[in-house]
Amino acid sequence: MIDQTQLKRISDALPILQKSNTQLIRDFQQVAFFAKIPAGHDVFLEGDRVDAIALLLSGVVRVYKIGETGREITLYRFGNGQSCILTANAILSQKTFPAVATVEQDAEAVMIPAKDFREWVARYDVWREFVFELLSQRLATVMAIVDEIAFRRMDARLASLLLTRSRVQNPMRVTHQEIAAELGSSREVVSRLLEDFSERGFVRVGRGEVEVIDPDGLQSRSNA
Amino acid sequence: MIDQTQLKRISDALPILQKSNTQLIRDFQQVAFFAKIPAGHDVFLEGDRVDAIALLLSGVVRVYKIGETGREITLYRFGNGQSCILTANAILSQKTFPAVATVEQDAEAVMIPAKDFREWVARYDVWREFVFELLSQRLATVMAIVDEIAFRRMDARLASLLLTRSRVQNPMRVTHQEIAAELGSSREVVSRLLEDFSERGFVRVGRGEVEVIDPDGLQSRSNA
DNA sequence: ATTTTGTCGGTGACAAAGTCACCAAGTTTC
DNA sequence: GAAACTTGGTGACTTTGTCACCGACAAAAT
Repeated sequence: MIDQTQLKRISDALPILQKSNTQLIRDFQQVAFFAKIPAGHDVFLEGDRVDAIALLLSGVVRVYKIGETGREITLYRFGNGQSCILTANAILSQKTFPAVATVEQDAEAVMIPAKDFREWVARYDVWREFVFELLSQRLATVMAIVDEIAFRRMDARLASLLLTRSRVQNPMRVTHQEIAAELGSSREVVSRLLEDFSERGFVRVGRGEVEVIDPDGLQSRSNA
Repeated sequence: MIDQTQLKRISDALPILQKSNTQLIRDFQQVAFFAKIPAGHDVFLEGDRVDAIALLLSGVVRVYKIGETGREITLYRFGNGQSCILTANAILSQKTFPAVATVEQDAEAVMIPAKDFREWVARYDVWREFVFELLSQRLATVMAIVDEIAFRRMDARLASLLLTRSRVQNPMRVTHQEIAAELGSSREVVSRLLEDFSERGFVRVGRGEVEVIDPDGLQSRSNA
């Protein structure tokens, strides 16, 4: 149950509600509920049965696969106003959740029970569009990942990752282990590649920190 | 344009039409058209703009990615009554086709122009369900592939593949190259693994042919 | 301030997988 | 029957993942 003051805040974060008609908004207020999830908390584990879908108001969730050896690979992240479409998928096809989702940055979310979610998909155009859009985006990103891991070399992928991250935060705070989990590789491999990049003067590395100092060098690696 | 005799045949192959109301069927007859596509023909290439979606009546289409070195990996196949959801995805999100689709066995298909397809998704529940279902299935299979290539070893994956295929056709007609394209590996690797399997008495290999003779042996490999 | 504990990263040896170059044996075509 | 193509075998090498182990640094406890 969502009251009017909450609704205001939620509306600001969820563009989809602004496009909704009054009927959907009323339904929303009735069944949705508010939740805070602290960083480090797992939202779903592989094989979980899903009974509600979360729309994120703030924070970031990482969705990843984990192998038997403990190696991880990130499938995608979602944040503001987005939702974990895998949840939706699991709900609609009555399957269990096929990956792990963890909160990276403290998240606030609106939860909608599976049953209502399913009804809304049938009843409201806006809602259906929203789900479609997400499903479609995720299929695209996951296919892109298949392409990456099947065909691109690790040094190229690492170079790409460093370039992308460096545009957000340059001496970036990240451990080798975290990078490995991002790429589906192992810490040792990432360490060796970073050492190589460092010797070539592409980056400067410190404990829990990487700084890109030659973007062009990395760029040419990422194209190789 | 589809006439009544054709419609009969098409209905038999497409369960979705049997569930459709008369309005959708009328629309279908108006805009759909019939096509035969011979084996070996590429339906879409990576980057193609999509202007129609195909529903398969017969035959099999393989959808795969191809890397710079020419290595391939199969994403999925579809046959009778199914459709290439990537096409749908490309249509709905106005993107280009992100892979290659080739006809493996002579195919007959009903084509529906992109414009009409998009309208139907909005207008007809059955149609939307159909598309949703496919999108959802594909996302699941592609995620399973990420898991495979990121974490499972090649010998285990090859063993699984051989087991699955052998249930359909036992001395199976397939070249090492084709197996490699299935798994996203290279011919040499597949050849070496098959040689190893052969020495252990799991399979018997001949030119363009593989016969599984110890399913249990392969099974234990596939679990490793 | 020193010890303890845990995190982070470096190293060498090895195994698995992909690449390259080249060759040999079958098969098809002319 | 020769030529061209397809299929697969081989060795050398590179890249990537795994394992075991160690040292450096940082935060917490004493």
